[in-house]
Amino acid sequence: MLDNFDIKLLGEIQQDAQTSQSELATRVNLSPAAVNRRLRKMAAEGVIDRYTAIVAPEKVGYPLTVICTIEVESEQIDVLDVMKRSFELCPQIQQCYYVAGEWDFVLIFSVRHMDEFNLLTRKLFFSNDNVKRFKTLVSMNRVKVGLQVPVAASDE
Amino acid sequence: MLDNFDIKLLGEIQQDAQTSQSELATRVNLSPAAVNRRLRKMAAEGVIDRYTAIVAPEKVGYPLTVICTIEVESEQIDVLDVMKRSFELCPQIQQCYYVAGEWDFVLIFSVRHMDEFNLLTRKLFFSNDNVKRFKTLVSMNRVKVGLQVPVAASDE
DNA sequence: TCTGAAAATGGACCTTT
DNA sequence: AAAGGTCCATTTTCAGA
Repeated sequence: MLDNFDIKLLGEIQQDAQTSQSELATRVNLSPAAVNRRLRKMAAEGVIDRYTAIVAPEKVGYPLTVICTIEVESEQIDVLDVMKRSFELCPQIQQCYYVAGEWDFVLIFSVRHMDEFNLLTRKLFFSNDNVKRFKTLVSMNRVKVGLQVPVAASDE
Repeated sequence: MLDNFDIKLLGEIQQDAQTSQSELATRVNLSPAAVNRRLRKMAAEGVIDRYTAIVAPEKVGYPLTVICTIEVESEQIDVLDVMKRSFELCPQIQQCYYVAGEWDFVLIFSVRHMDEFNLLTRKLFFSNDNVKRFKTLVSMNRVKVGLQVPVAASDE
């Protein structure tokens, strides 16, 4: 189980994964070795999924973020699995959620321009019989972006 | 400007930010010092926004991902800015996009349970006159999650 | 590109609860 | 046992020649 030390560590490394273990140690009041052990353990257990660099899309030629909602025809497991796979494999799809509500999927795309998005639309949606309808929202402003889980120490 | 070496480096560190610079060097065919310089430069320029650890929400008591779309009453700049600010400050909101299309905002929440979400809903939406309507989609499956920009070397 | 100093990581080992 | 601390070897980073 996770204690407050772990929770604090997770908070820190979600904000900045480059903080050194000795710096983390002073911040959470542990020895560097203990920090090392805890990080290592959480990584092994999958609590820490992975470490990553967040790239500014507009600085590398991908200024467009597009969000799609999709409704499917059939919710048969094997048909859905094929769809999910095709979304997973598409590098321009950053995120894919299978949801309950008015829609079945929510997708977030990172693309160079609208033409690229339209092309993907053709490949992924129009040529797929199981897509009943979809809607497109174009992001004008990425107000907040991240995957931070709001873990917080229970006391302090 | 970014050349193919930079592009490859970005690809690598988006996948695993812990890859050592010497390992990166062999992968992209550069000296470790050159890799160091390039990473440092891209971080300074903001091409690399930051380094982060991705935490598995379900392993730390945040198993619920909820997606909301919002339509506002007024799109007056100052009113919008206040809304954006309130979303930015809410730790359970991982992502917020200001969009064009049928809706004005798309929000992605990471919460402990539905009660927590309902509470936020009251605070953020019901007590805000500028929220005309909103819709909720509950994620049953986070099929793909990340913020990877699909940078790819132009040849090879 | 190479070399080397400073820093960070992570294991060994002992101590505490 | 389980977890913390100290010490030390190895690896990594990163600046200067």
